Amino acid sequence: MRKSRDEAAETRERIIDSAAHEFGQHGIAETGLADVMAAAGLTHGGFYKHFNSKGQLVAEAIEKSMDSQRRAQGDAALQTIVKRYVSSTHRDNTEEVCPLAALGSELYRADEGTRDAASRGIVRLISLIESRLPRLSPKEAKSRARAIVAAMVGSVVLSRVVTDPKLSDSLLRDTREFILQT
Amino acid sequence: MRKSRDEAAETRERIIDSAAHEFGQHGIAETGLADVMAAAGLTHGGFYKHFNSKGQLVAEAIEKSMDSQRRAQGDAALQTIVKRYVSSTHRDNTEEVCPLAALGSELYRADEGTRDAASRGIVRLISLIESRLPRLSPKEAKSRARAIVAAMVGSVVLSRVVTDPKLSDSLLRDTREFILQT
DNA sequence: TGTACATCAGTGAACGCGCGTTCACTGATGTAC
DNA sequence: TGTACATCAGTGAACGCGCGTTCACTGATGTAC
Repeated sequence: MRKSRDEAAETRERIIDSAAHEFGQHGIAETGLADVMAAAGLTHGGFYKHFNSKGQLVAEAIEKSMDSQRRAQGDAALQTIVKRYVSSTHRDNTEEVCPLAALGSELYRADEGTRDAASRGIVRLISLIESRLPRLSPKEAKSRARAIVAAMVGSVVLSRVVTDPKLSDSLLRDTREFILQT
Repeated sequence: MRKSRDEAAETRERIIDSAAHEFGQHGIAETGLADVMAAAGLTHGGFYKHFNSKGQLVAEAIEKSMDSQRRAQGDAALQTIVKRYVSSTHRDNTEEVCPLAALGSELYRADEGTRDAASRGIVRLISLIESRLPRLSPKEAKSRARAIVAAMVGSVVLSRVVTDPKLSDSLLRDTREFILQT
């Protein structure tokens, strides 16, 4: 039954990816370790061969999915990033979710490791936006970037809560316009 | 043991208020019915004399706390509303919480009654902001109001996630400035 | 107004159930010689 | 390179525990006459 070191390392990453996906789709509290392990093609018993606790997995899943989301932006312009994030495509995407929009209110009640991981992701996201605001002074760009990230996340959260599809679309469209106003 | 009709009605409201408070502070999934009933000064067994399920209580608690929050704004100006909502005082307040900022990501996974209650609250919040933008055309005011609400909610969510207090304050300050820019 | 009975708000024990975590076990992999 | 032994990734059953929900019971309130 034992797997090679390489296989075990791959399994570990697969568990983290499955966790990021399951947490993003169903929430952290609502997702059991058995769900995560099953999504990774394993049984739940082996979980503690890779992690010390559910909390550790949560922190690593947040860290990894925020990082891969940032890398996916590549060297896109501000407009591209905003249009990609504040969009019905992102809202309806259940595959790759942004932990901030999907788990925001669960994150700030999570343990310190998880909040730290989320914090680092937020800082990097702000830096990403900041670097796309060359017309503003460094200080203004940083301030504006923080406000833009807040608006981005808030619009996706609300667009998912709202039951009226037209209002949901409007929330995204109007936020895009507000952020990208000249 | 039986209570009068008036007392029972008061008890029901007390349960809803306790629920709004407990859910806002600890999350919906993390709060048990026994916690809510204890906060209302009761034992958990009597819960189903007032509600059919936890889901029904959640919906009513969201409805009520969003409504009381809106009423608390009175006829305040936009600047007052924004400064009040996007503030460290609101962020740190554990007594009266805005369900959108406290539970956002849990709400859109909740049952239909809860999402409807949250939706109605969002619509009313947008209308409230819209009516404070008299300089814009009705259409522009509605669009701007949606973007402002998204930014308000997002900034409070992120300010709570972040572990760096200075960044947390900056997120709020910069969002206030962005919203209230002339 | 008084009386007899029905109602029902609230109590506290109990129910399944799913959760995070632990554990004995298996057998392929890694290591020492 | 071959062999003997130790390691450990993964399995599946089991553990307490807390959850939402149910239920028999109590006794004050409401109702009918």
